[in-house]
Amino acid sequence: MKDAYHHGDLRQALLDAAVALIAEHGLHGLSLREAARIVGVSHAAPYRHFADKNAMLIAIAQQGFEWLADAGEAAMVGVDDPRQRLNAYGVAYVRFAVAHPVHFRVMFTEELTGDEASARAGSRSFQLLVDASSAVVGPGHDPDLSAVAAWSWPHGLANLILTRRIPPEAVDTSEKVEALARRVIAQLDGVLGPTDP
Amino acid sequence: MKDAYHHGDLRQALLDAAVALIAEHGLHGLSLREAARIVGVSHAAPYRHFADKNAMLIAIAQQGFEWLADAGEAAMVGVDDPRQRLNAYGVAYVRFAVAHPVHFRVMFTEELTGDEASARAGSRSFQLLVDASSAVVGPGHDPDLSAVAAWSWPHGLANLILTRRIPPEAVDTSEKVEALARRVIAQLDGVLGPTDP
DNA sequence: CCTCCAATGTTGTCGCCGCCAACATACGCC
DNA sequence: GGCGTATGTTGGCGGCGACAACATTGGAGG
Repeated sequence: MKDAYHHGDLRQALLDAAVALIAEHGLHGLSLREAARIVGVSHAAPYRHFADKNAMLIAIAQQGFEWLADAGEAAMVGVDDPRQRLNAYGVAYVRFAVAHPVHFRVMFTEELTGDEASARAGSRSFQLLVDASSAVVGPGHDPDLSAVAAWSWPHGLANLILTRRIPPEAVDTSEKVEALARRVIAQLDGVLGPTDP
Repeated sequence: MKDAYHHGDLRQALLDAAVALIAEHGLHGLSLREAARIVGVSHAAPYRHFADKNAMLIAIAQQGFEWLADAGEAAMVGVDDPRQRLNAYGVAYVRFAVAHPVHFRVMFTEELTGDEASARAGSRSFQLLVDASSAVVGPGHDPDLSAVAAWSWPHGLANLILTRRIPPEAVDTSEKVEALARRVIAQLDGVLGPTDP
């Protein structure tokens, strides 16, 4: 019996329970004790796997950053045109946020930005973005600046969706999300004008 | 003596203390009891002014949305070209977020989106955005879609700055923030291409 | 096969918090 | 000038994060 005393994979079970709790009650609705209760262990058991509540959130964020980088890579395979690659990354970014709203929110939670482990977790997905945007603007341009620009719109769109500033019924399937993201790209291309009138 | 028993403006004093606490310790670091302690009243006094902790956050968000709309309006006065007006709104949006990071974060906190009072508070600033973007794309286009596109990039940029994904020293003055926002606009205009290669 | 130890889980506790109820005080209207 | 209501206080309940001390287990080395 694996569940007699030792759980087997209590750490992951706690993470799953935590994600479910956040999905249902929001970030402040997460408590280590409740997660432990769901999993069926005592209220102090989580501390054998996480130093504190923040460490648990960081673990969720790390998982999320891995998935995000995976999704970004997958979205760009087979796409050759640099602009199309960058756009594909942006679309995948928004789709990831909608598919994993809890992870996305935790990844960009103020309280644990500045944490080194969390920052390192995001470096792979960030590098993907820098590479993709550099390929568009070409050498001679600040790669970080172009990356920031290419990051801003999907990050904003994702946050607007998750905070329900976009009507939920407009993004209730991944096809709708992708279509919305692509229309935003088209709008941004047309709406923003030259900086001189 | 105004401070003998009745405070005078305890509500606003509590809001100020709450903003200071969030600025220092993050959202989860806010407690009504600590805010009451700072102001010098008992731990239950806040409940005479706010039904619960969420109501206090909503009050902060409402204040923020008012300021944001004011800033957006102010940024557009005297600007005639529709594209320039829309860009000015976007720049003002980012500047507001940097100037009032706590308010901005609370305004878009997941836990209280869906709250009707909070949603209504944001309607004025949202309407400004819809009007400004509609004027750019002209009639015949979906005004909400163009607004979403115009909202995405400043919202994303603001969030990236506040979560320190942009190096803080790159945005430590309002001039730098404005310059960054305008360069992002220029990048978006140039980097995003036609959807067909 | 056995022993022992490090990893894992439990019980108990402390202080803080959100929230409520019961009580106290003070301001303003008649 | 008295009184009612708004405002503030004290006390208390249950839940939480975190730590300490103790209990159980499984596996590595003999």
